[in-house]
Amino acid sequence: MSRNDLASSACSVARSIEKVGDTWSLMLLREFFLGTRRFEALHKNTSISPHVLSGRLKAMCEEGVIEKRQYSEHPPRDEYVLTQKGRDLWPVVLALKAWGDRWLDGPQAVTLRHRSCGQVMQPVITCQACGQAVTPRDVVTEIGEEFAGERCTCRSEG
Amino acid sequence: MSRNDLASSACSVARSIEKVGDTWSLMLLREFFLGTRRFEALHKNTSISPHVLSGRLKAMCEEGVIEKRQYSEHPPRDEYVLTQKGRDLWPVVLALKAWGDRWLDGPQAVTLRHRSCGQVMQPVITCQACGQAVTPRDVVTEIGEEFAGERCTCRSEG
DNA sequence: CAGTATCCTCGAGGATACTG
DNA sequence: CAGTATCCTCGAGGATACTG
Repeated sequence: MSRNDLASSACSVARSIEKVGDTWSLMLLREFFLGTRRFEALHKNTSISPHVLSGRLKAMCEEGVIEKRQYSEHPPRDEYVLTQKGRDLWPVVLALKAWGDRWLDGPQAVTLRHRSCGQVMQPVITCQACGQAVTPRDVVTEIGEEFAGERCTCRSEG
Repeated sequence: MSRNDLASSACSVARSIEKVGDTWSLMLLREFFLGTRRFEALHKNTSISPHVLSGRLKAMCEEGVIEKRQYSEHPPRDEYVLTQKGRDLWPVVLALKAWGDRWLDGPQAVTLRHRSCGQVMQPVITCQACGQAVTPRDVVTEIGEEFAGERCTCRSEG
């Protein structure tokens, strides 16, 4: 399988990975959520080479995750801002941050403070229906019958 | 910058990306959360070639995200299961799924049902401190003073 | 500044065969 | 089954110079 084949997968996780599950897209998403908008700043903060950065921004525009916005007419200058589709990727970046903070050594340069309650924010996943906190064990994974046949489910008990 | 340089980044998002932010690790995490444990099944369900799969499993073991567990003595057979460190990556996979379900076309093969309330689960991010739902706009990003100087923050107003 | 143009490297990953 | 061994391709990305 090559990366591109993921686009046609029945699994929405795989399709998401194909769109934004690469190193540079994730790094750029982090930057956008930190408020960075301009080419030079994106280049400096991520160390992505101009060539690669240019291509990645173009791809993310085509996917509708970001859009160009002109902020100067003379000379014409564009910056890049997240769309709603892009802002909806916040949980992905946030989850990566929370995991790194907990499990990986190193400085924690960024702290998130919840504006309304004033506390440092730690994300908790809850169920939209009932409001309870949810862990993997609290959830039943239901695979549509039309897809179950495609999957190899061999496994031991326990 | 190359991918490996991310490991020494001051940003825990970058460090997480270096560890698990590649296509095949994310695909394998999806499989593990679906309950797949054995080499052959991982191979069939992800289409990752045996060579690459072998290397990736080894790397994930070294990072402590999964561990080998012997399930048969004659012949000796191993399967791979998530550690706590690995299970803590659930929010990442879940966030990718939720985003794909909302924004990408295609079948939604998997449904998550919250065991205790019986409803189909949609994840909501809440603040651990106060319990309120949180969006990017509700959060203030505080960059440690010792890191602020490293960042290029040029931007327009508004 | 915000990019484009060129050239090149190199290693991840694909394909296939093989083994205890 | 659960991998290892080999060989090869190819394109992502690095480096650098250039431009409106």
